[in-house]
Amino acid sequence: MFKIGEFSRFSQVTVKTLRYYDEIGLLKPAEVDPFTGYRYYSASQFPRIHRILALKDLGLTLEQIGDLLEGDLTPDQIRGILVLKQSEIKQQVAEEQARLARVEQRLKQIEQEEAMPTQEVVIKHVPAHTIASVRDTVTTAGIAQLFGELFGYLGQLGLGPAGPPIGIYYDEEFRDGVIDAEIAAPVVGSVPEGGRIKVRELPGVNQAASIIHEGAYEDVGGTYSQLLKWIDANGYRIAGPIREVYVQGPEPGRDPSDYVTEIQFPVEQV
Amino acid sequence: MFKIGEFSRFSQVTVKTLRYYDEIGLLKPAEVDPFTGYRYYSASQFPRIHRILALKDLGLTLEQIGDLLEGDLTPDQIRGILVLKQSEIKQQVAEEQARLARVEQRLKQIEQEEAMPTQEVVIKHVPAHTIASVRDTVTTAGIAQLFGELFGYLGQLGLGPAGPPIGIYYDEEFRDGVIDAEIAAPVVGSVPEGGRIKVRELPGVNQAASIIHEGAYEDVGGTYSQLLKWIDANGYRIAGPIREVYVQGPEPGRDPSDYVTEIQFPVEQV
DNA sequence: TCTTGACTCTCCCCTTACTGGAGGGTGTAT
DNA sequence: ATACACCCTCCAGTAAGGGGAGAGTCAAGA
Repeated sequence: MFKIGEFSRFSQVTVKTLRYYDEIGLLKPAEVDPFTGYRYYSASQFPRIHRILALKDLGLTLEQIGDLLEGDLTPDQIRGILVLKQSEIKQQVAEEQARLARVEQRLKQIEQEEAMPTQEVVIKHVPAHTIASVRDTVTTAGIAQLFGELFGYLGQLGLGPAGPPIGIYYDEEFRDGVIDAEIAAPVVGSVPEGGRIKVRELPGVNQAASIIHEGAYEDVGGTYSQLLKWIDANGYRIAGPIREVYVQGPEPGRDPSDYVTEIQFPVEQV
Repeated sequence: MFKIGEFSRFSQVTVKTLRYYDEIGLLKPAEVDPFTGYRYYSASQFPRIHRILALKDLGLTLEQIGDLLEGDLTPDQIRGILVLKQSEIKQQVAEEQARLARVEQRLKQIEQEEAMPTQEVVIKHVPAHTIASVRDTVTTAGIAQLFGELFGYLGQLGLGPAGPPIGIYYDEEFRDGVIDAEIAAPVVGSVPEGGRIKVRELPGVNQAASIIHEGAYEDVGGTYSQLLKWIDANGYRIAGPIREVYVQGPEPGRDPSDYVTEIQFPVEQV
């Protein structure tokens, strides 16, 4: 019989941990003195703590280890746990490697620019929305008119938007002057269509590389190029029309430097 | 101004998380209604939550993100954090890959044997000990005599061992019949040497592949081969003399099937 | 004006696998 | 008798929130 300290030394497990394993029922001491509460372990418990360590090394949780050691599991269930764990680890590795790439890219960026950029790229999931929208091929100035058309229509119906307006830009290449643009507003419930205004489900995007642009639209170029550089450096590829979310757009009395726009590029891994 | 739900939808961060960030001071709402406690966020806080997400993606802790966003850090400190994080991730990846190899090896083993083996291999660190020991080249039967010699000597001095006895086996190849063996007992304090009994520091082992053998010594072969297979399959190489720790060894009235022996192979990564 | 339903608030407990510490009891050697 | 190492239980805390209870608030329709 070993006192907890000895058993701890031989098994290379801290006393605290042994007490914890006792508490959760993973490894109960062979004997407990009913008067002093002292725990006494037997040498025959040595293999068990050893197995616990080995299974922990595989990344199993203590609960899984407990089940496994109790023999409650068929070999097929054990295989199942391990296969699951295997895919978990693979995913983990892939994730960490992507993270590593991002960190390295960031370091390179710092070296080049001697500072942290103020805007950051995030991969996010964009959920689907019901939108009312108008689409046309217009000049840059025409965009404002599309806005007017859309909000005029919604205003007539007495509807406010259920979220910030969204611009969707379908051009693969920028042609001089004209843009294939769709201006949309999220709506709730059933809204009638009318004239050039269509109502439809805007599909979600699984992976969108997203960056925030602060300030007037004229300065959007730098933000775009930052996003494009990031997409390139992190091994993504553009996979759909670009969206802009006008979180805070033009309104009477608002300074353009206060505008907030989110730029979203649907992407996929190369 | 957005209520927390709207801000949550636009930023893709749960309400719970936003409240938590408020609590820890990472992102305080632009305004809080003093009567109702309602949080109101402004569009200009959008970039900040976006940056938080981006930095979280790099694996930074919320505390580091907070420091970073407060501008409390010089560019050099930021670089430091990132470099540190980089090496952390690299280590992580390496660890996970080793774990993956272990899981895969385990799966292969299950496929071959249709069952979980009852003994498991663990890589552990073995700390240094002060030992009294006797070393000689003997036959298998001579081992018992070395035990007798060592414990006879310690008994004379009125000393009990400070832990289970250890056997150290120096042969690289097994030669027929004779073994270069050292039998040792951990001791505390200063113990005099005498006759063939030496007292010295047994160095620790950084990485020892360890397995538990239960039962009589005659059956130790299978356990040895399991350990050797594991070492091979997991990309290690033997790097020193083998040790056996007699956690529970022969004693009057004890059945050999109750013996517990830990076998330790010092190893290094290939 | 009232009601309904959606939204928000705070507060508390839960998660994993432990670690640290306070306060108090036990065992053994001198 | 006393020192000292060892052991006990209980409480609090970790990172980053999630779940839910119970109560208050907001906006729209009747």
